[in-house]
Amino acid sequence: MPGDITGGFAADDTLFIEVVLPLSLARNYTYRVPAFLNEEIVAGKRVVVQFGKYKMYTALIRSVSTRPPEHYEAKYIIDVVDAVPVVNAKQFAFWEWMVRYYLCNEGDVMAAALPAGLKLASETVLSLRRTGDVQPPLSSKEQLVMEVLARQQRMTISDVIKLLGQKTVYPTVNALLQKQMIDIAEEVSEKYKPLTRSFVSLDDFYKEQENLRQLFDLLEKAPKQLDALLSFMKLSRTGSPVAKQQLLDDSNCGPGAIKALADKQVFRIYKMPVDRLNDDAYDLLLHFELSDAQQAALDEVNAQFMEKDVVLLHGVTASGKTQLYVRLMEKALENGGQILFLLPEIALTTQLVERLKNYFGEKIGVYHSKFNDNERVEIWNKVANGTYRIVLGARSSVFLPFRELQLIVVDEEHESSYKQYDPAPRYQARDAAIYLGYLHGAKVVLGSATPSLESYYNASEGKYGFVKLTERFGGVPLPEQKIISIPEEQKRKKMTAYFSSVLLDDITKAIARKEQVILFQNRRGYATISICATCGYTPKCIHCDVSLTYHKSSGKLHCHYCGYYQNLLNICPACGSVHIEQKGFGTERVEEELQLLFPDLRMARLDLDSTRSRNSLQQIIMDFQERKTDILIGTQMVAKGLDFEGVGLIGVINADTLLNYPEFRALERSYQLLAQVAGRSGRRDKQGLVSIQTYSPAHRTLRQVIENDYEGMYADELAERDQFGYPPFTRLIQIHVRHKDPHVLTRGANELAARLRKLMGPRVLGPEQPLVARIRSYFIMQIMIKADKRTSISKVKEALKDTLLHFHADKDYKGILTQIDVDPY
DNA sequence: AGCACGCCGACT
DNA sequence: GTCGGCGTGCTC
Repeated sequence: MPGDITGGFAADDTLFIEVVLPLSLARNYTYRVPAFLNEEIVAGKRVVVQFGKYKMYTALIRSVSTRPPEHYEAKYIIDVVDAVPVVNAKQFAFWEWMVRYYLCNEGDVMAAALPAGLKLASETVLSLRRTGDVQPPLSSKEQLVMEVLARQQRMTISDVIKLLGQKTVYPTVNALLQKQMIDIAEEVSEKYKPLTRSFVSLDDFYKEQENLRQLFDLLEKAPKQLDALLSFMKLSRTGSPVAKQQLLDDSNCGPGAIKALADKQVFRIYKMPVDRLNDDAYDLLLHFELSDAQQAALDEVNAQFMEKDVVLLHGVTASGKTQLYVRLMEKALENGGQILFLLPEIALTTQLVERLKNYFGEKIGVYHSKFNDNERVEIWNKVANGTYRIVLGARSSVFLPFRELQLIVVDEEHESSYKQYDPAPRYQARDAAIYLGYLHGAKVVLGSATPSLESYYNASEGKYGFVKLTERFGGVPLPEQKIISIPEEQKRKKMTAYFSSVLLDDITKAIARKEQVILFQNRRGYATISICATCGYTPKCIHCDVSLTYHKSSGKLHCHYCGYYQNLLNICPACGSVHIEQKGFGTERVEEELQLLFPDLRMARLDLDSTRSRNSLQQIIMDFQERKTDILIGTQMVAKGLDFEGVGLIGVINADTLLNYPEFRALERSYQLLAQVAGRSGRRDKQGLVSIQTYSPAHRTLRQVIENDYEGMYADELAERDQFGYPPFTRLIQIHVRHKDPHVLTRGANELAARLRKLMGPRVLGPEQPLVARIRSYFIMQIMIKADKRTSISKVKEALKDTLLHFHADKDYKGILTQIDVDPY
């Protein structure tokens, strides 16, 4: 295995290293090591290499050999960045698995795995060359660049692109280079910069009691300085270094007093790197006893771990799975292992994280996409050096440099956000975590109130252990759930906008009881589409095959796929009519209509649009928690991992958009989502209420939701999957085929499908048009491979890789782009 | 990814 | 004619 093995080579050997570049390249590249760097070469360290004509990248040493490449001259590496490897052998093994399983490149994995702060790329920097010679004639663009350069000394290529407002700037830059007006250089800079703060310490001289006493006498006439000294003495008693800022906050002295003491050689001021991460001291606050049911479940999990590496914990909402996790984590900690606790992205900003942080103190680190680059590097380092024994993280935390994982918890394992769709590696973090657990010899718990069909199936087949926790912790009653028939209400003329009289009544009562309300609407934006009442025209995105959505906050029509937006139409461009209507509705519209009905209530929205920034999500949640908001209107996000004490009613505005989604998992997802939403209501002593509005009140899945009949849903769905050949009875591999010209695309996709069919027969389906047939000016078709249990999936993958290789080499189909998505759900 | 090379349309 | 646009291929 490649890894931490140094040596094995003679000192005067010429070393060649295979490196991974953080780019989507089909293979790794070989570089040559200058002899003076030989001793520093270890797999997993970063090196700086030139790749292509100018560009420098950080590459990772993958393996070392003494054999020169046969068909080309290897370039020399420029430098070795690290003193110790940043990627360990287990990580490389994990990457290799990802490459094999998800049919991606190692560079894709590297790009996803390393925090941006550890991936350096060079920038081409232009600078003036001072020659003083006669100026050669310059084009207007060249002049423009020279003028700016004269003013600000240096420019990067992207500065030039911005300045000239065009993409092709190399001709201009090269011309200036030729005319000897400028120099260019590639600059690689370490992006990660430790944060430093000033600290204060006492000079050794005053560590003698006698000297110190004299000092106090001496400062009699300088009360500010005396104050500073006294504060310092007090702060330093804790034994930790005293920050200058801390001293300023704690005493009444100004910076002048500290400087005066420093000048007198009493204080020493020094800079030291500090943590960016929240380093407040945590108390061990959370002490708890497990209920009998929890204790029994815990014992059962431990018993199952004797035989199985993976256990599915099916615990109804509010059954206290978290306490079970905590016990399991404590045990793993005692054994000296590390723990990975995976959560869906959204759940990471909530109370669970705070509670665990309180409980485990500074052994715990949190990792998700809203941390900045520097913070992520610090977490990476703390996982590598073992400071963090527990990591609470979103899907990308499977890439952290764990040394000895002993336990992996995948909470809410059914969550679709564990799947990364774009870009490659298109991986399922839950599945990847299971392999990661295998590599480390760690145990894996999958927890959910509504397990994914696959996991439940694996458990029932005996592949995973299975433990069920049916009792709600503390005897919290299940909410009352009811279905409201929209057609029925319409018949009786009892619908006001999107709200039935029943739901409005429920809201009024809940508010009267001083409870809060959550309304769930599975769509963001204000109105789904604008439609011309005269001719039926709807404005569409110019790059994608979708209707634009009106967003009230911006007052514009937006495309959810590419971000394109345009002004609202007043006049129909097709027929000139001014009768433009807004059809369909989203969270914004629900909020507005509801505000009209309840002008006194305070409302907030929780969706992707209202939570783009790092803190807004937390702010909205906090406000709701502190009851500054009465009604929270949200998309899927409200269903996930949020616990609110005060919520008495959860309303689902329209369940049909979920049920009718054209995908084989629609009903499973609907059940999970609605059950999860219901779980948000009624904590502690109160029974909550869930009201679901729908056009199809007799739908079997809705029945199953209100009867809490997970097993019934499982049985029905499993039968359908069996009948139509879907997972878990088959494995799916989806191939996305893209081209700007729809005809070229159709021809190419048909040919590719035909070639695959020649190898795999009827397992190959399509090509067909996806729901959205064009995104970002590219037309899309997809081909699906459905491999049943008897088919060797690795052979299918081999054949697929091979076929694609030949297909792309074929001149007739050049320019056609393909993507592979293994387990695309 | 990002850069060079080569082919094609629009403007001096 | 040439400049600048874009498509295609290669990078150890």
